[in-house]
Amino acid sequence: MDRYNFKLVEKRWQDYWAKNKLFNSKIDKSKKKFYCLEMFPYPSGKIHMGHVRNYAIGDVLSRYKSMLGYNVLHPMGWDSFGMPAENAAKENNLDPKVWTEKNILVMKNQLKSLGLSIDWDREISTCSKEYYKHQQTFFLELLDKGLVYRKENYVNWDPVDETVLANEQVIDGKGWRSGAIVERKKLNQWFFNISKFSNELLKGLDGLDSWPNKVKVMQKNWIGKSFGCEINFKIKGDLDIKTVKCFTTRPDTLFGFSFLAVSVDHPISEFFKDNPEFKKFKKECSKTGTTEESIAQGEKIGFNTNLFAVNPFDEKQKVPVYFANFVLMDYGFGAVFGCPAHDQRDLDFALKYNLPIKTVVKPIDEKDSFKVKNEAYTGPGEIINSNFLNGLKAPGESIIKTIEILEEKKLGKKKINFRLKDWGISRQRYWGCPIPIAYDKNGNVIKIPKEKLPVELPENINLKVNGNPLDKVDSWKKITINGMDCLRETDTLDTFVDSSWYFLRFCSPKNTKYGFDLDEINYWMPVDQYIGGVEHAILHLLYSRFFMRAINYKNNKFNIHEPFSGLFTQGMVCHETYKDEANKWLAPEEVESKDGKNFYMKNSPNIKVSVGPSESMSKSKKNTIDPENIINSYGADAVRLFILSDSPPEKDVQWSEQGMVASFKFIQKLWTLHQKFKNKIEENSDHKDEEISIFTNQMIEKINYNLEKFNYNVIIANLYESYNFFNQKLNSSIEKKSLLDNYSKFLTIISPIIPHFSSECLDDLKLKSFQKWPEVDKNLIKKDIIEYVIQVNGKKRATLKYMKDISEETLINEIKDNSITKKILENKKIKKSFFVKNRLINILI
RNA sequence: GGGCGAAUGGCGGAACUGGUAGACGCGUUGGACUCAAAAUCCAAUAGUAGUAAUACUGUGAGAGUUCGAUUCUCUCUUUGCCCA
Repeated sequence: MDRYNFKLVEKRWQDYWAKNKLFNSKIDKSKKKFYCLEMFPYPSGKIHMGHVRNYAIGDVLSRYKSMLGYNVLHPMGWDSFGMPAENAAKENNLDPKVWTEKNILVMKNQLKSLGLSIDWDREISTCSKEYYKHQQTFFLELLDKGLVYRKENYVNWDPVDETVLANEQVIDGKGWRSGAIVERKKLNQWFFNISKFSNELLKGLDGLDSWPNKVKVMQKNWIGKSFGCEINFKIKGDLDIKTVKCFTTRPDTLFGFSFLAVSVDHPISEFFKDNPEFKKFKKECSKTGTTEESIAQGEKIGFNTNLFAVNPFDEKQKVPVYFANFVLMDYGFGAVFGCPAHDQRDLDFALKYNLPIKTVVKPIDEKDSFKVKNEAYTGPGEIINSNFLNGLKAPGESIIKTIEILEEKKLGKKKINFRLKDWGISRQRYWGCPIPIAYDKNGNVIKIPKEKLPVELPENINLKVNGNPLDKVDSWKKITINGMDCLRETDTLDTFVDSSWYFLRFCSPKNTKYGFDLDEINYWMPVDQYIGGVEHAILHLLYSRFFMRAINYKNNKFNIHEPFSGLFTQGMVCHETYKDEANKWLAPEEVESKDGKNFYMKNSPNIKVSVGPSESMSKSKKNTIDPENIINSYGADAVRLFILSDSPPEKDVQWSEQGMVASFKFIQKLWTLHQKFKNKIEENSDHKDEEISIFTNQMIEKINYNLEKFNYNVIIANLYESYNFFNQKLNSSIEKKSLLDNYSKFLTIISPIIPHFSSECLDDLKLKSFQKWPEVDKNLIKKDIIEYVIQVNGKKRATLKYMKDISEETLINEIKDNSITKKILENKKIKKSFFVKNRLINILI
């Protein structure tokens, strides 16, 4: 018997699918649509195991839905603008475009070798002018609608990459890519007014029932709606400042007021701009990053203005006003009132500058003499030492009451505040979408006329310059608009803009007139199932949700608000890490082990290797496995099978060579089983064996359930079970038709996971592949005989087979009668019994 | 510090709305085939006691609700992720 030759088989079917355009999709209003989308890859060079897992999950779903009769859209493209291309191009002296296109070609072939059911005719690439042309149109539309604006702003500046980073790209005060310590720098930047949609983006989360709760919580926290009030503090001092406005969520602690802190960029800083001491202080502040995290961790420093703020509840109380590094201009009004007893940050500051600490909230079970010392009390409790606020329950009642009083006295008013800041989209980089803007001699913003779009990137330019390469290309920068000499904007758009609407583009990728075709959108959108890594839980997903609303803002092009109605976040692929004696990382190929415990270097077996914990595959730790090698050695089906088999898709999976081999062997076993089936089908037998039909139908029902729940690892266990069953069953004789019937159903339900193998076997039986998903014959899975669980005092004592639907009384009599269970109830009085129909009985004696 | 989740054999992991804990795979052990090995096939595999039937213990720890808890509630421990 021949061994299964995956190389031949997989190639044959991939060619067949491509030639017959089996996965191409077009609008068919007679069918329900299903838009399945996996996050598109960055063309970094080759695919990695994370891609394999991501796309295997999506492919199983797409193939399953399509066999259920849905009109499936399953496209793929490339997130092809970004820094790696620019960096690689710099190093190797080539054009980022050349580098990117080469990578796309390689990766496309790798993806094809996985046998994915993708409509490649819809392929898009964000760095192509056919794509970014429309993005520039959107930019100008958003500008017209007032959703894009320009302002001078502090940015997180990465001194190594020489670029601006979004807050979320700053991790532990360092650039997410370069690892350099981030500085603050003031630059003119373009912004998307995402904060305008704060409330809508927050409310929209409620409707996303098929999103993981975890992601919704993260977005909710990110948007950060807080309820509080704004207060106008009267200012006393030598300078011409009457009031300072500030936002607070805890007005109820106003009697604990001990200082007022303002940002160094607050309008009152104008009075200090020539003060050398203040300049020095401001410079010191710029060393602290702009993230909330770096502010919370960093040392709190202040600069005394010699001004005083008046407590609105106690005109006699005057407290010092400080500039402080922990107050940012773009949150609230760039001013906070300090209540050291009930805010750790304020307490740190007060302790440092010897400011009074007055406790105004006590825990419920504490005495009125409760005093805060080195740790701020931020928990719930009761207001004390606060005149007319005393006794109120904090924080709920006390905050509402305080705001009422402040409003009554016209000292402040209720306010909702959001943490979400506007999205800075300017990047000082070459390899990105050019911003379709120019400036006239006076620096006025001039839009590039729509007929002049796209603004194309100049090619073959010198990238080895400091700062933004585009800024140095005079021939490109200079432009005449309506007879006026202008200079182009040389910043490019954040690549998150590219990925904020690509799912729309997939619906009509070839449309030249506009970014999308409305009919296509109305049919295909929203994405029914979006699949990708949880690392995009906030940024990409929030930006995409914003972009849908922004495009639709004011003109209501479509009725869809949310781009992704379903979201699935898959776990990472992990592998053990290895180090040699010099503590240098080793790749798995450089290491071997005979017993699975002790590891040695392959080319020098005397050197012991230390094994580290399993971590997500990364080049820096060298613990990667190259999918291409694996596909070549074991085949695409085996890889798909393994990557889905060992763990639930939402959890991390541990790469295991043994597991990979087991999956490979399983396909070989299935091939042997197939030969057995074939021979059996040739035999003439009249023996009707219902068991095989019952089993198959029960299995289909289980698999249906597990498919809907993304329990793909359990499905594979079900398939192994089926194999075991069939393998046993084939030793006895079975009637031909029933055998063929059940076996072809089995081949059909394995096809989403191992499509090449399934197609080959079906074809071998002269059957068509990708038939309809088999329906469950309910009559067959009805059980007439039930295995009843017999419990005594809550403990299982036996299982007995009896007819379905028998009564409790009958069952008890049967137990008394049965030779096995007889002794249990002999000479015993039954106190009580609990009976679960067709399942179990618990007898108390 | 706050929020959300997780903890089940040697390992990865199953277990429907509370109802037979450990499906399935890996590993291990034994056996068959073979001159031998690989491959393949068969069997066993939570722990303890026992030749065995069987009994007892057992889902991170402790309590609670219940006829019955891996599943629900509370406290704790460890751990992961996100935010600060």
